[in-house]
Amino acid sequence: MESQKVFQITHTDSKTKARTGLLHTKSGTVKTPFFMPVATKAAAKFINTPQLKEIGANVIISNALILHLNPGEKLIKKLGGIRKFMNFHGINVTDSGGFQMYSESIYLKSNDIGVHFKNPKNGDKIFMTPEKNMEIQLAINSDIAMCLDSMPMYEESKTSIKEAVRLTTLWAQRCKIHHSKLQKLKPKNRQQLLFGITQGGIHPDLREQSIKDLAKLNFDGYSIGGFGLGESWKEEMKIVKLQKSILPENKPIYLMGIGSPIEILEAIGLGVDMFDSRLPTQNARRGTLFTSIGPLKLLNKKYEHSKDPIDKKCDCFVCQNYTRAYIRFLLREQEPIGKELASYHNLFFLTNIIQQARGHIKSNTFSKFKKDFIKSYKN
RNA sequence: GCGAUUGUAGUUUAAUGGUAGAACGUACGGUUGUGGUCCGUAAAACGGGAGUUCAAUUCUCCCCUUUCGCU
Repeated sequence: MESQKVFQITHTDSKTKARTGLLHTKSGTVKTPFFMPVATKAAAKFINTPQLKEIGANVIISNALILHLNPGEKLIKKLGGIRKFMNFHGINVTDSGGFQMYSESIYLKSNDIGVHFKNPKNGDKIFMTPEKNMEIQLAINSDIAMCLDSMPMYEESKTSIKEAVRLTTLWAQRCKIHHSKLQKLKPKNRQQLLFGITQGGIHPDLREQSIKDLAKLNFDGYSIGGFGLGESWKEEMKIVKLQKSILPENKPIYLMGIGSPIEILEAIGLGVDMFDSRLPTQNARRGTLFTSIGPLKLLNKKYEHSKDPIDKKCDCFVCQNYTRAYIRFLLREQEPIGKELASYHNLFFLTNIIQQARGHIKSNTFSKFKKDFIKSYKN
Protein backbone atom coordinates (compact mmCIF):
# COMPACT_ATOMS: atom_id res chain seq x y z
CA MET A 1 0.00 0.00 0.00
CA GLU A 2 2.53 2.54 1.22
CA SER A 3 5.12 1.71 -1.42
CA GLN A 4 2.50 2.06 -4.17
CA LYS A 5 2.20 5.68 -3.16
CA VAL A 6 5.90 6.29 -3.67
CA PHE A 7 6.33 4.61 -7.03
CA GLN A 8 3.87 3.60 -9.73
CA ILE A 9 4.82 1.70 -12.85
CA THR A 10 2.80 3.20 -15.69
CA HIS A 11 3.97 0.93 -18.49
CA THR A 12 6.32 -1.98 -19.07
CA ASP A 13 7.90 -2.47 -22.48
CA SER A 14 6.67 -5.60 -24.23
CA LYS A 15 10.12 -6.81 -25.33
CA THR A 16 12.46 -5.73 -22.51
CA LYS A 17 12.33 -5.05 -18.78
CA ALA A 18 12.24 -1.32 -19.42
CA ARG A 19 9.43 0.50 -17.68
CA THR A 20 8.03 3.99 -17.29
CA GLY A 21 6.81 5.12 -13.93
CA LEU A 22 5.94 7.94 -11.60
CA LEU A 23 8.01 8.65 -8.54
CA HIS A 24 6.13 10.65 -5.92
CA THR A 25 8.02 12.82 -3.43
CA LYS A 26 7.08 15.61 -1.03
CA SER A 27 8.15 18.14 -3.66
CA GLY A 28 6.24 16.61 -6.52
CA THR A 29 6.10 13.77 -8.97
CA VAL A 30 8.62 12.90 -11.66
CA LYS A 31 8.48 10.54 -14.62
CA THR A 32 10.92 7.66 -14.65
CA PRO A 33 13.37 6.75 -15.98
CA PHE A 34 15.37 9.96 -15.48
CA PHE A 35 18.89 11.32 -15.15
CA MET A 36 20.02 13.58 -12.31
CA PRO A 37 22.75 16.14 -12.93
CA VAL A 38 25.10 16.23 -9.97
CA ALA A 39 25.16 19.37 -7.88
CA THR A 40 27.52 18.21 -5.15
CA LYS A 41 27.96 21.61 -3.51
CA ALA A 42 24.39 22.73 -4.16
CA ALA A 43 25.36 23.81 -7.66
CA ALA A 44 25.56 22.06 -10.99
CA LYS A 45 28.89 23.40 -12.18
CA PHE A 46 28.45 26.12 -14.81
CA ILE A 47 24.68 25.57 -15.01
CA ASN A 48 22.18 27.62 -13.03
CA THR A 49 18.78 26.44 -11.85
CA PRO A 50 16.65 28.11 -14.58
CA GLN A 51 18.91 26.39 -17.12
CA LEU A 52 18.37 23.05 -15.41
CA LYS A 53 14.65 23.60 -15.77
CA GLU A 54 15.04 24.60 -19.43
CA ILE A 55 17.10 21.47 -20.11
CA GLY A 56 14.36 19.35 -18.57
CA ALA A 57 16.38 18.14 -15.61
CA ASN A 58 13.69 17.75 -12.95
CA VAL A 59 15.82 16.02 -10.34
CA ILE A 60 19.32 16.83 -9.10
CA ILE A 61 21.59 15.26 -6.51
CA SER A 62 23.79 17.06 -4.04
CA ASN A 63 26.12 15.68 -1.39
CA ALA A 64 25.29 15.66 2.31
CA LEU A 65 28.84 15.15 3.49
CA ILE A 66 30.27 17.95 1.34
CA LEU A 67 27.48 20.31 2.39
CA HIS A 68 27.97 19.30 6.03
CA LEU A 69 31.60 20.44 5.80
CA ASN A 70 30.62 23.69 4.12
CA PRO A 71 28.35 25.63 4.61
CA GLY A 72 26.87 23.15 7.12
CA GLU A 73 23.35 21.77 7.27
CA LYS A 74 22.34 24.27 9.96
CA LEU A 75 22.71 27.16 7.56
CA ILE A 76 20.85 25.35 4.80
CA LYS A 77 18.04 24.56 7.21
CA LYS A 78 17.91 28.15 8.38
CA LEU A 79 17.62 29.31 4.77
CA GLY A 80 14.66 27.05 4.14
CA GLY A 81 16.26 23.77 3.10
CA ILE A 82 18.10 22.83 -0.07
CA ARG A 83 15.09 23.64 -2.24
CA LYS A 84 15.01 27.29 -1.25
CA PHE A 85 18.74 27.57 -0.59
CA MET A 86 19.64 26.93 -4.23
CA ASN A 87 16.29 27.86 -5.74
CA PHE A 88 15.80 24.55 -7.46
CA HIS A 89 12.13 23.71 -7.29
CA GLY A 90 12.33 20.28 -8.82
CA ILE A 91 13.17 17.23 -6.77
CA ASN A 92 16.29 17.25 -4.62
CA VAL A 93 18.18 14.09 -3.82
CA THR A 94 21.13 13.96 -1.42
CA ASP A 95 23.89 11.42 -1.50
CA SER A 96 25.23 10.42 1.90
CA GLY A 97 28.89 10.95 1.07
CA GLY A 98 29.76 7.27 1.29
CA PHE A 99 31.33 7.56 -2.13
CA GLN A 100 33.83 10.12 -0.86
CA MET A 101 35.33 7.47 1.38
CA TYR A 102 37.39 6.27 -1.51
CA SER A 103 38.96 9.68 -1.86
CA GLU A 104 42.43 9.57 -0.31
CA SER A 105 42.24 13.17 0.76
CA ILE A 106 39.26 12.71 3.02
CA TYR A 107 39.08 9.13 4.31
CA LEU A 108 40.82 8.01 7.45
CA LYS A 109 39.27 4.72 8.60
CA SER A 110 35.97 3.06 9.34
CA ASN A 111 34.62 0.59 11.88
CA ASP A 112 31.22 -0.83 12.78
CA ILE A 113 30.18 2.38 14.50
CA GLY A 114 30.98 4.77 11.63
CA VAL A 115 33.59 6.47 9.49
CA HIS A 116 36.46 8.74 10.40
CA PHE A 117 36.92 11.50 7.86
CA LYS A 118 39.06 14.57 7.86
CA ASN A 119 38.10 17.93 6.49
CA PRO A 120 40.80 18.62 3.89
CA LYS A 121 40.25 22.37 4.26
CA ASN A 122 41.30 22.63 7.90
CA GLY A 123 42.33 19.12 8.93
CA ASP A 124 39.44 18.76 11.40
CA LYS A 125 38.66 15.16 12.18
CA ILE A 126 35.03 14.19 11.83
CA PHE A 127 33.34 11.01 12.91
CA MET A 128 30.33 10.19 10.75
CA THR A 129 27.74 7.67 11.84
CA PRO A 130 24.69 6.44 9.94
CA GLU A 131 22.48 8.25 12.49
CA LYS A 132 24.35 11.53 12.15
CA ASN A 133 24.18 11.24 8.38
CA MET A 134 20.41 10.80 8.45
CA GLU A 135 20.11 13.92 10.61
CA ILE A 136 22.21 15.91 8.18
CA GLN A 137 20.18 14.84 5.16
CA LEU A 138 16.95 15.60 6.97
CA ALA A 139 18.22 19.05 7.98
CA ILE A 140 19.18 19.72 4.37
CA ASN A 141 15.63 18.58 3.70
CA SER A 142 16.16 16.79 0.42
CA ASP A 143 13.25 14.81 -1.00
CA ILE A 144 15.21 11.58 -1.22
CA ALA A 145 18.07 10.59 1.09
CA MET A 146 20.61 7.86 0.56
CA CYS A 147 21.94 5.49 3.20
CA LEU A 148 25.52 5.87 4.35
CA ASP A 149 27.38 3.03 2.70
CA SER A 150 30.92 1.72 2.60
CA MET A 151 32.20 1.69 -0.94
CA PRO A 152 35.03 -0.66 -1.82
CA MET A 153 37.36 0.06 -4.72
CA TYR A 154 37.10 -2.06 -7.84
CA GLU A 155 40.58 -3.49 -7.41
CA GLU A 156 40.13 -4.43 -3.76
CA SER A 157 40.25 -8.08 -2.71
CA LYS A 158 37.03 -10.02 -2.44
CA THR A 159 37.59 -10.26 1.30
CA SER A 160 37.60 -6.51 1.72
CA ILE A 161 34.62 -6.07 -0.60
CA LYS A 162 32.79 -8.61 1.54
CA GLU A 163 33.61 -6.54 4.61
CA ALA A 164 32.29 -3.43 2.84
CA VAL A 165 29.03 -5.25 2.12
CA ARG A 166 28.73 -6.24 5.77
CA LEU A 167 29.25 -2.65 6.95
CA THR A 168 26.89 -1.30 4.30
CA THR A 169 24.11 -3.63 5.43
CA LEU A 170 24.73 -2.93 9.12
CA TRP A 171 24.64 0.82 8.51
CA ALA A 172 21.57 0.52 6.26
CA GLN A 173 19.64 -1.03 9.15
CA ARG A 174 20.67 1.80 11.45
CA CYS A 175 19.89 4.41 8.79
CA LYS A 176 16.42 2.99 8.31
CA ILE A 177 15.63 2.85 12.05
CA HIS A 178 16.90 6.34 12.79
CA HIS A 179 15.38 7.88 9.68
CA SER A 180 11.95 6.49 10.53
CA LYS A 181 12.25 7.71 14.11
CA LEU A 182 13.27 11.21 13.04
CA GLN A 183 10.24 11.85 10.91
CA LYS A 184 7.64 9.83 12.78
CA LEU A 185 5.54 12.89 13.47
CA LYS A 186 5.47 14.20 9.90
CA PRO A 187 2.48 13.36 7.73
CA LYS A 188 3.25 10.70 5.12
CA ASN A 189 3.15 13.11 2.21
CA ARG A 190 5.72 15.39 3.90
CA GLN A 191 8.23 12.65 4.59
CA GLN A 192 11.65 12.32 3.04
CA LEU A 193 12.19 9.07 1.14
CA LEU A 194 15.14 6.81 1.91
CA PHE A 195 16.99 4.54 -0.51
CA GLY A 196 19.25 1.64 0.42
CA ILE A 197 22.52 1.04 -1.43
CA THR A 198 23.91 -2.33 -2.44
CA GLN A 199 27.60 -3.16 -2.75
CA GLY A 200 29.59 -6.25 -3.70
CA GLY A 201 31.64 -5.21 -6.71
CA ILE A 202 31.35 -7.67 -9.57
CA HIS A 203 30.91 -10.69 -7.31
CA PRO A 204 27.44 -12.20 -7.85
CA ASP A 205 27.34 -13.95 -4.46
CA LEU A 206 28.20 -10.75 -2.55
CA ARG A 207 25.73 -8.71 -4.57
CA GLU A 208 23.03 -11.29 -3.95
CA GLN A 209 23.64 -11.25 -0.20
CA SER A 210 23.73 -7.45 -0.19
CA ILE A 211 20.43 -7.01 -2.01
CA LYS A 212 18.61 -9.75 -0.09
CA ASP A 213 19.52 -8.23 3.28
CA LEU A 214 18.60 -4.76 2.10
CA ALA A 215 15.27 -5.84 0.64
CA LYS A 216 14.14 -7.01 4.08
CA LEU A 217 14.34 -3.42 5.30
CA ASN A 218 11.69 -2.19 2.87
CA PHE A 219 13.36 0.96 1.59
CA ASP A 220 11.52 3.40 -0.68
CA GLY A 221 13.96 2.54 -3.43
CA TYR A 222 17.20 0.69 -4.05
CA SER A 223 20.50 1.96 -5.38
CA ILE A 224 23.16 -0.11 -7.00
CA GLY A 225 26.43 1.39 -5.83
CA GLY A 226 30.06 0.84 -6.54
CA PHE A 227 30.11 0.98 -10.32
CA GLY A 228 31.85 3.24 -12.81
CA LEU A 229 35.16 2.44 -11.17
CA GLY A 230 36.97 0.41 -13.78
CA GLU A 231 34.78 -2.61 -14.47
CA SER A 232 33.49 -3.12 -18.00
CA TRP A 233 29.87 -2.21 -18.60
CA LYS A 234 29.14 -5.81 -19.52
CA GLU A 235 30.27 -6.95 -16.07
CA GLU A 236 28.15 -4.19 -14.66
CA MET A 237 25.02 -5.18 -16.59
CA LYS A 238 25.33 -8.77 -15.40
CA ILE A 239 25.14 -7.54 -11.81
CA VAL A 240 22.30 -5.12 -12.59
CA LYS A 241 20.33 -7.99 -14.08
CA LEU A 242 21.00 -10.15 -11.03
CA GLN A 243 19.95 -7.42 -8.60
CA LYS A 244 16.83 -6.67 -10.60
CA SER A 245 15.84 -10.34 -10.47
CA ILE A 246 15.89 -10.26 -6.67
CA LEU A 247 14.36 -6.86 -5.98
CA PRO A 248 10.62 -6.32 -5.84
CA GLU A 249 9.26 -4.96 -9.14
CA ASN A 250 7.40 -2.11 -7.52
CA LYS A 251 10.49 -0.36 -6.13
CA PRO A 252 12.43 2.30 -8.03
CA ILE A 253 15.97 1.23 -8.91
CA TYR A 254 18.84 3.70 -9.08
CA LEU A 255 22.15 2.86 -10.78
CA MET A 256 24.57 5.23 -9.08
CA GLY A 257 27.26 7.09 -10.95
CA ILE A 258 26.53 5.87 -14.45
CA GLY A 259 26.28 8.52 -17.17
CA SER A 260 27.36 7.22 -20.55
CA PRO A 261 24.43 7.13 -22.98
CA ILE A 262 24.83 3.50 -24.02
CA GLU A 263 25.22 2.24 -20.45
CA ILE A 264 22.12 4.16 -19.45
CA LEU A 265 20.04 2.72 -22.29
CA GLU A 266 21.27 -0.80 -21.55
CA ALA A 267 20.36 -0.36 -17.89
CA ILE A 268 16.94 1.09 -18.74
CA GLY A 269 16.37 -2.04 -20.80
CA LEU A 270 17.01 -4.06 -17.64
CA GLY A 271 14.48 -2.03 -15.67
CA VAL A 272 16.60 0.67 -14.02
CA ASP A 273 14.73 3.91 -13.27
CA MET A 274 17.24 6.48 -12.08
CA PHE A 275 20.75 7.62 -12.94
CA ASP A 276 23.27 10.26 -11.99
CA SER A 277 26.81 10.98 -13.05
CA ARG A 278 29.39 13.70 -13.24
CA LEU A 279 30.28 12.44 -16.72
CA PRO A 280 28.15 14.81 -18.86
CA THR A 281 29.24 17.97 -17.06
CA GLN A 282 32.82 16.97 -16.37
CA ASN A 283 33.39 15.80 -19.92
CA ALA A 284 31.79 18.96 -21.24
CA ARG A 285 34.19 21.16 -19.30
CA ARG A 286 37.08 19.08 -20.57
CA GLY A 287 35.93 19.18 -24.18
CA THR A 288 34.21 15.84 -24.83
CA LEU A 289 30.69 16.42 -26.13
CA PHE A 290 27.90 13.93 -26.70
CA THR A 291 26.54 13.69 -30.24
CA SER A 292 24.15 11.32 -31.98
CA ILE A 293 27.13 9.64 -33.67
CA GLY A 294 29.24 9.33 -30.54
CA PRO A 295 31.50 11.45 -28.33
CA LEU A 296 33.09 14.42 -30.09
CA LYS A 297 36.47 15.68 -28.91
CA LEU A 298 35.85 19.32 -29.55
CA LEU A 299 39.38 20.40 -28.66
CA ASN A 300 40.82 18.46 -31.60
CA LYS A 301 42.37 20.66 -34.25
CA LYS A 302 40.03 19.44 -36.98
CA TYR A 303 37.18 21.48 -35.46
CA GLU A 304 39.10 24.75 -35.49
CA HIS A 305 37.14 26.10 -38.46
CA SER A 306 33.94 24.09 -38.10
CA LYS A 307 30.76 26.07 -38.63
CA ASP A 308 28.64 23.07 -37.64
CA PRO A 309 26.79 22.87 -34.35
CA ILE A 310 28.04 20.33 -31.78
CA ASP A 311 25.39 17.89 -33.02
CA LYS A 312 23.39 18.53 -36.18
CA LYS A 313 20.49 16.50 -34.83
CA CYS A 314 20.32 18.27 -31.47
CA ASP A 315 17.57 20.80 -30.74
CA CYS A 316 19.22 22.41 -27.75
CA PHE A 317 19.79 26.13 -27.36
CA VAL A 318 23.53 25.71 -27.85
CA CYS A 319 23.26 23.69 -31.05
CA GLN A 320 20.74 26.18 -32.47
CA ASN A 321 23.00 29.16 -31.86
CA TYR A 322 26.70 28.33 -31.70
CA THR A 323 29.36 26.70 -33.85
CA ARG A 324 31.88 24.07 -32.89
CA ALA A 325 34.65 26.52 -33.76
CA TYR A 326 33.35 29.11 -31.29
CA ILE A 327 32.82 26.74 -28.37
CA ARG A 328 36.21 25.14 -29.06
CA PHE A 329 37.81 28.56 -28.95
CA LEU A 330 36.10 29.41 -25.66
CA LEU A 331 37.13 26.14 -24.03
CA ARG A 332 40.72 26.56 -25.16
CA GLU A 333 40.74 30.06 -23.72
CA GLN A 334 39.30 28.77 -20.44
CA GLU A 335 36.39 31.15 -20.86
CA PRO A 336 33.68 30.12 -18.36
CA ILE A 337 30.95 30.63 -20.94
CA GLY A 338 32.49 27.82 -23.01
CA LYS A 339 32.14 25.41 -20.11
CA GLU A 340 28.60 26.61 -19.64
CA LEU A 341 27.58 26.05 -23.27
CA ALA A 342 29.27 22.65 -23.39
CA SER A 343 27.70 21.53 -20.10
CA TYR A 344 24.29 22.72 -21.23
CA HIS A 345 24.51 20.67 -24.42
CA ASN A 346 25.71 17.47 -22.72
CA LEU A 347 22.99 17.61 -20.07
CA PHE A 348 20.37 18.37 -22.70
CA PHE A 349 21.57 15.52 -24.89
CA LEU A 350 21.37 12.96 -22.10
CA THR A 351 18.07 14.23 -20.74
CA ASN A 352 16.64 14.19 -24.24
CA ILE A 353 17.77 10.62 -24.96
CA ILE A 354 16.05 9.42 -21.81
CA GLN A 355 12.92 11.41 -22.59
CA GLN A 356 12.83 9.71 -26.00
CA ALA A 357 13.38 6.38 -24.29
CA ARG A 358 10.29 6.98 -22.12
CA GLY A 359 8.23 7.55 -25.23
CA HIS A 360 9.52 4.41 -26.89
CA ILE A 361 8.88 2.32 -23.79
CA LYS A 362 5.27 3.46 -23.86
CA SER A 363 4.88 2.52 -27.50
CA ASN A 364 6.79 -0.75 -27.04
CA THR A 365 9.51 0.33 -29.48
CA PHE A 366 12.26 0.77 -26.90
CA SER A 367 14.21 -2.21 -28.13
CA LYS A 368 14.51 -0.86 -31.66
CA PHE A 369 15.23 2.64 -30.38
CA LYS A 370 18.12 1.36 -28.25
CA LYS A 371 19.47 -0.77 -31.08
CA ASP A 372 19.38 2.13 -33.55
CA PHE A 373 20.98 4.49 -31.07
CA ILE A 374 23.84 2.13 -30.32
CA LYS A 375 24.36 1.45 -34.02
CA SER A 376 25.00 5.11 -34.83
CA TYR A 377 26.73 5.99 -31.55
CA LYS A 378 30.37 5.06 -32.04
CA ASN A 379 32.58 5.22 -29.00
C1' G B 1 81.01 54.86 -33.62
C1' C B 2 82.79 53.35 -28.39
C1' G B 3 81.89 50.52 -23.87
C1' A B 4 79.14 47.04 -21.25
C1' U B 5 75.48 43.28 -21.64
C1' U B 6 72.50 39.22 -23.82
C1' G B 7 71.64 34.92 -26.93
C1' U B 8 69.13 27.32 -24.80
C1' A B 9 62.04 24.10 -27.59
C1' G B 10 56.85 28.56 -30.27
C1' U B 11 57.43 31.53 -25.31
C1' U B 12 59.66 32.05 -20.29
C1' U B 13 63.67 29.73 -18.36
C1' A B 14 67.40 25.56 -15.69
C1' A B 15 71.91 22.91 -15.59
C1' U B 16 76.58 21.26 -17.55
C1' G B 17 84.03 20.38 -20.57
C1' G B 18 80.96 14.02 -21.63
C1' U B 19 72.82 11.65 -22.36
C1' A B 20 70.48 19.61 -22.28
C1' G B 21 65.63 19.46 -17.71
C1' A B 22 61.12 22.22 -16.58
C1' A B 23 56.82 25.38 -17.03
C1' C B 24 53.34 27.43 -20.33
C1' G B 25 51.84 26.67 -25.34
C1' U B 26 51.04 22.76 -29.33
C1' A B 27 49.25 17.58 -30.88
C1' C B 28 46.77 13.29 -29.16
C1' G B 29 44.57 10.28 -25.34
C1' G B 30 41.79 9.67 -20.61
C1' U B 31 37.47 11.13 -17.79
C1' U B 32 31.12 7.67 -14.79
C1' G B 33 27.15 8.50 -6.40
C1' U B 34 32.47 16.00 -9.14
C1' G B 35 36.89 19.44 -3.57
C1' G B 36 35.75 24.23 -10.27
C1' U B 37 40.42 25.34 -14.49
C1' C B 38 41.93 17.71 -13.73
C1' C B 39 45.30 13.58 -15.30
C1' G B 40 48.52 11.06 -18.92
C1' U B 41 51.56 10.53 -23.47
C1' A B 42 54.19 12.74 -27.55
C1' A B 43 56.63 16.27 -30.80
C1' A B 44 59.70 20.38 -29.97
C1' A B 45 65.94 24.04 -28.32
C1' C B 46 72.02 25.19 -27.32
C1' G B 47 72.29 32.39 -33.05
C1' G B 48 76.39 31.50 -37.05
C1' G B 49 81.56 30.45 -37.96
C1' A B 50 86.63 29.35 -36.54
C1' G B 51 89.99 27.63 -32.65
C1' U B 52 91.75 24.83 -27.98
C1' U B 53 90.45 19.68 -26.46
C1' C B 54 89.89 12.63 -26.83
C1' A B 55 85.30 15.50 -26.27
C1' A B 56 82.62 22.48 -26.63
C1' U B 57 75.95 24.49 -25.55
C1' U B 58 79.85 25.36 -21.78
C1' C B 59 86.58 27.89 -22.64
C1' U B 60 88.95 31.58 -26.54
C1' C B 61 88.35 34.71 -30.97
C1' C B 62 85.35 36.85 -35.05
C1' C B 63 80.48 37.98 -37.08
C1' C B 64 75.41 38.60 -36.09
C1' U B 65 71.81 39.59 -32.17
C1' U B 66 69.24 41.70 -27.29
C1' U B 67 69.34 45.46 -23.81
C1' C B 68 71.62 49.68 -21.37
C1' G B 69 74.93 53.76 -21.16
C1' C B 70 78.30 57.36 -23.53
C1' U B 71 79.46 60.38 -27.89
